[in-house]
Amino acid sequence: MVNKRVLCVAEKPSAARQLVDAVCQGGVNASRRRPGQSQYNHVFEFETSAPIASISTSPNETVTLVFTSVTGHLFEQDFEARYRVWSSCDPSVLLDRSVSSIQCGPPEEKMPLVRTLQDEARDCMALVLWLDGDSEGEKIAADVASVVQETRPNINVRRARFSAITTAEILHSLANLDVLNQRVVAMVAARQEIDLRSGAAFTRLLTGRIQNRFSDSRADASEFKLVSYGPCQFPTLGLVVDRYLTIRNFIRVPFYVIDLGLAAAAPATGVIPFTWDRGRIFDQYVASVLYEACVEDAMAGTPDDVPRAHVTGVRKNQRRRWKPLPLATVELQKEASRKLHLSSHLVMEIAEKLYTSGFISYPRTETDKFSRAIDLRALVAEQSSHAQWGHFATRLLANENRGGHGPGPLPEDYDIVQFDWPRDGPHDDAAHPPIHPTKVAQPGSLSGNEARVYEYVARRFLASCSVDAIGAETVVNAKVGVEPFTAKGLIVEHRGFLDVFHYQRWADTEMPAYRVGQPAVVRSLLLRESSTEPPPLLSESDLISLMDRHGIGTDATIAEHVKKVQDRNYVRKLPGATGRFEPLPLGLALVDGCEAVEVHLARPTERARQEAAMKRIASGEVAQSPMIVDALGAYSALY
DNA sequence: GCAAGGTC
Repeated sequence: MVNKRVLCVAEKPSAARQLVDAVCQGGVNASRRRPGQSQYNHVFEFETSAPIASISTSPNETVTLVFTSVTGHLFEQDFEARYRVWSSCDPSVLLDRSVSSIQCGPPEEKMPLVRTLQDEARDCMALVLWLDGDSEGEKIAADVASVVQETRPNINVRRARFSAITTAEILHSLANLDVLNQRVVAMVAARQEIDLRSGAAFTRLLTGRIQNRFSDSRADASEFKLVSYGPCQFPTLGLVVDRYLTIRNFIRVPFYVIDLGLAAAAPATGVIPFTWDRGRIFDQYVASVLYEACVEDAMAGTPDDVPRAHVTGVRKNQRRRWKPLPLATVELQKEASRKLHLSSHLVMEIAEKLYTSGFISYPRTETDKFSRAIDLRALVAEQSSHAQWGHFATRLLANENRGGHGPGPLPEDYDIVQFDWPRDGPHDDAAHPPIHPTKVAQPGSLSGNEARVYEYVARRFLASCSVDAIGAETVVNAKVGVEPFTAKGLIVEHRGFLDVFHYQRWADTEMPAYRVGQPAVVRSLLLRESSTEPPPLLSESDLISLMDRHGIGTDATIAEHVKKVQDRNYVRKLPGATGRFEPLPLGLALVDGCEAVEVHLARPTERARQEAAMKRIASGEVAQSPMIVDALGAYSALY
């Protein structure tokens, strides 16, 4: 008797491989592998006797699993042919569902995948959809199902749900197969349609208007400039403009502070700067009265005309500098910009290349905690032969931290480089581990920015597997008359992760041994006028943080939006290491123009508002069709 | 020539 065959489809080739590794006895190498119609998506076949919900009918029944994958979305949507030509209609027609229709199906380049799915489904009695656990994955799953059902209308279609690709989790998932969540599918379809219709309508409108406006001076067709609207582009532009306007409209307010310099206690020499506990005083008169009292008090009762302050407190605190969290995509983008001065778009290109050549794990992940199932020591051991940080990795493996978390006394051996399980961050996308090195790259095997990004990933990983840095802070309080001042010093006692993670500095600031009750000689006492300062223009890492916070784009797309607003000449990155973003005249005009007519499309909160409306489809509060009509109606009103 | 979302 021939085994039942079950077609299993993952979102990407790497996921298919991992899934096979988890379920197939003997791992992926024990499976039968053959090429598919598309060059990247192989087919893996193997037998299993694991129970499969609604498929295996007797205990220990052997079933053949046929695993393959797609590459992200299988379908794309576009307007029916007659509306694809820009001059074919007034763009507002694109917002009207009753006039223009949208087609959804596989684009030409996905046809090999479609053929593989249909070929493989021919002798399978069931289809199990192993796509990622997010809403986009649900939509891709539905599209895969529809392709397979075209040739196999009666095939048993099931959805696998899993929170990590481990053997236990995947076996559990096989035994508890679910069905597709059509509401989530409908939500994603709605997002796609609303984004396409609004994007196309407003892009055609804006491009046409602005072209006309400048047609006399820019007759040359090569001068063609696309002026696009997108529900992520505009809020991204809005963030840059917001900060620019905050700076432009900033009103500086003068304030006053008293700076105190005390002679260091013997045997140390020099002057120690103290800051005034009152902070800023905005009233000049009050500040000068306080200052004069201070000067008078400093001189009061001094036998030798030397001004003095009194040390009122000396206390020591333990300070801890936490080791970095495991690395997720958005954090990699921010760090690459801050520490390596690479744009987020470039770092994603590089990370993708490092991933496909096997040096690092999958680079698009939200997860910042390691599963307890992963063998971190093996990954550390892989780095131990590295010429630069191999020694650190070796020492990590030789010792292990036992306690030493939280406040309180440190264990005796804390000073030793030692392995310590990484901290758990708050995010988990249930599909991918944090970004980590998978294979050691000796110096010379990678070059330029690839080498720099790899080095960051490797050092960050080793840092996350070592211990926090510990410092001893000394806080000295002093009074001149009744006015309190404070100075702080710090000695780094245990460098911990800092030894391998040289992107972060924690420097000593010496503090001489003052004693309570002791007078100290005042070397300087000055009333200084200063003023409040506007914040700086946004850096790329600031912009990414804000986009992340406002839900503009995803970890996989944030970098593209940042690039797009530059490519469109809406904003530019100023030269310099921090590369701050400044709106260009076109970008400023777009935002000003929108706001002037009460169109809020460039507000940073707009994307989150739109997505919240779409989520009502997934939760069942509204049906898809009225929601889309509603959203498009709102766009039509703005149009 | 338009969007954003996947991924190679």
